[in-house]
Order: sequence, then structure tokens, then C-alpha cells
Amino acid sequence: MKIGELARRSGRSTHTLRYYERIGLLPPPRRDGSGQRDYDASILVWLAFLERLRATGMPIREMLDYAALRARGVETAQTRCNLLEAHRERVREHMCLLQASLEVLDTKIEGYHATLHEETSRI
Amino acid sequence: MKIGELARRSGRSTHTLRYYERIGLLPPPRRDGSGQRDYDASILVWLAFLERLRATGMPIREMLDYAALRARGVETAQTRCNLLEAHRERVREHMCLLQASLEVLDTKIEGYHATLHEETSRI
DNA sequence: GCTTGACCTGGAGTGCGCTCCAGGCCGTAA
DNA sequence: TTACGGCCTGGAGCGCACTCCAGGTCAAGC
Repeated sequence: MKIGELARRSGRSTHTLRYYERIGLLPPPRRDGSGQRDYDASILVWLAFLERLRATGMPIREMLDYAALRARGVETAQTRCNLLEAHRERVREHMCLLQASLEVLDTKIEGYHATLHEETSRI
Repeated sequence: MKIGELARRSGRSTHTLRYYERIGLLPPPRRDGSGQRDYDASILVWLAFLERLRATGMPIREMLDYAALRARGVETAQTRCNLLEAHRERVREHMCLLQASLEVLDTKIEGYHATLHEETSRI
């Protein structure tokens, strides 16, 4: 699979894919006769996983740590697992904060509705 | 209240408070005899509200829109309410995405646990 | 043969939200 | 009186995660 197709199928731009490779988040793929990248379909799984990490706010620096551990093989499984568990905990905390802020927002909006209703009925 | 105290009480740095003022997110406070900012305690309420917007991921640009509407007075209440409601909807969507990603993370971690357990019991 | 479009590289640029710096003023306490 | 801490300004710098550019190669279709 060439970079354009991978971009389409993974939802990234070709720019981003090359950038990820440059910083070490994607393994360098093999190249075809004319030097163009030729990806294995399995890379889509890795990209999908990275997207979950990204969506939950993990900084790239930390993804790099994870990727480096992964490259060192099975003996780092425990460390990777710990890393993911720590991240999960942060995500949970973030969601709690969002939930609390959402409630404040609800209250604020409710206040606007009350005021606006008063305005209307006063006319 | 001087800027240092406001920083302490609002959880921002003095740098950030001056920055917010510069971009129009905080109204310019009065100054004391020697030109130092002298804040009214009521500004804490506004800062706390901004913090909720920030925590839920509203870009500063949009906070500025809100602040500008607010400055125009009561006739913009409906528009401000709409703005907050649209934002609330985005936050809800974001939370759904986080929830889904959290579940993927759980599955992944579960997989690590299974593998690690297998490793252990094979020894 | 020529055009088109996808690909290549190294490096510069972007937008966001701060964060810090230099150089200076002011009021209080030792 | 001098040292200190906190304040002032305009403007530069930073970290992040991309995003784009110039200038080039290459394969396929007309």
C-alpha cells in the first residue's frame, strides 16, 4: 500500500504519516523499485491504536516511549501495560473534570433560559 | 486586589492574567496611584467561568466572542446562550469519543493481563 | 513526447496558549 | 540608604503537533 492510500484509510494526511515516521512513531516501511514507501496493511492496526491514544490526549512523547518499548519485544510487556494503566487513570480523571464542567455549563444555560423566559413573558 | 493575589486566588500566573487582558479576555482593571492593577473581587467569578470553558476545550477565540457579546449587554443573551449550547453539544460528543477510546484501552490492558498471566503460569 | 498526478527530501512555517526576558519603577523593612 | 519583592511594558521565545514549500523523480495514460 502506498502512502496516499494509507493516508485515506487511516484518516491522516501523507504529511502526517511522513512526520510520524520521521519522529519514530511509525516504523520505516519498505520501498518499491522507485523508492516509494510500500506499507503492509498491518500498519493500520498500529495507526488505529495511536489514534486512540491521541484522542485520549496522550502526548506524542509518551507514544514514542510506548513504541520504543514495543520495539524491544515481549519482555517490556509489563512496562507497557503499566504505562497504559497510568494513562487510563489520567483519562478517567479528565472525564470527571469534563463531567463537572458540563454540569456548570448546564446550570449556566439554565440560567439564561430562565432570564430569557422572564424577558419574553414581561413583554 | 493586586495581580499577584488574583493569580494566587484564580490559579493563573500573573503572566497569563496580563496576557488575557492584552487579548481582551479580561477587562482592563482600574489602577492604583502607582499604576498597578487593582482588581475587583468579582473578576474571580468571570475567571472561574473562563476556566470551565477552557477545561472543556473551548478555544480562546470563541471565549473572546462570548466576552464581546457579554460586553454588548443584555440584548445578546440569546446569542450567548446559543453559543454555550453549541459548545455543550461538542463537549458531549467529545466525552462520547473519550468513553469509546477508554473502552478500547480497557480491552488492550485486559489483553496484556491475559498474556502476562499466561507467561507467569507457564513458568 | 508530453502531461498529469502521486511520490520523494530537507527544512521552513503555522496556530495555539502561554511563558519569559530586559530594563525599569515603587513602597516597605532593616 | 539600600536592598528586596512585586509590579510595569513591549516584545521575544517556547513546546506541541502538525502543515506546507521548493524543487525534484517517476509511472501511466493520451
